[in-house]
Amino acid sequence: MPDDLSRRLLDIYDRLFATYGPQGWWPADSPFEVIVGAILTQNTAWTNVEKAIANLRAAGALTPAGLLALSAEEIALCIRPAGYFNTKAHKLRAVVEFLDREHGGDLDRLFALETAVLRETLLGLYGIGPETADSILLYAAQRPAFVVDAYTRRVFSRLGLVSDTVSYPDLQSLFAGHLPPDVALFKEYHALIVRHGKERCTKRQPGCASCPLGGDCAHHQLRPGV
DNA sequence: GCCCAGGTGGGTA
DNA sequence: TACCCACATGGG
Repeated sequence: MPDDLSRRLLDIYDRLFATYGPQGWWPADSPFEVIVGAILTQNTAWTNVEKAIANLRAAGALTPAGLLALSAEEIALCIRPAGYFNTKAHKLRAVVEFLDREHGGDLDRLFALETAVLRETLLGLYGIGPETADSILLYAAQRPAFVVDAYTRRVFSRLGLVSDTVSYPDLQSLFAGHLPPDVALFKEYHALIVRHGKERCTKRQPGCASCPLGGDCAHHQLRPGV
């Protein structure tokens, strides 16, 4: 029998899904491309990441071997549109060098690790923090890891379910501890939170009747100047 | 011109 | 542990 919080979380999910529909995450052609995209999208708009990925694709660098063949400088040139290009080029190098060194460049071998071990392994790599690790676990390795991001913190703190300074593990536990560990559910829920978080309110508070999660517009962004 | 975007790592108190 | 900052492009 689900507790109150479980019912609340599922109700929020249902409302978001009814409003926005399936989001089709993660937009990528392969698990390796998910990893690349997860690093490139750090604090960066996805539209910019798409341009960088297109450049990497044209350079044949969307496979471990293809990316490993490029220097950090060459990678940086490809991913320039995604911002932080020098930093991210080294992050990508760190991942493929590790994959080559420890698993012969075979992602399936890395993904053969048990989930908790795989998460710690990913977190040990330069450039992979909790959100990126969980994105890889969920969308590339098909593990039930709930992904927490800035939108999740803002939406759920404004709904009054957590503090706006809640830690990553605490916020993740809110979901992991009160939802069935279902990969498809976790994928869609995170994508829907991002979709909703991007929504701009077109009305003054209070009185946002179009919002699926309540009427005060307090949980998503307010359009500047409104 | 200003703010923000699907964070992370390193330095300092 | 808890801040603070650098990292950088592109769209609204």
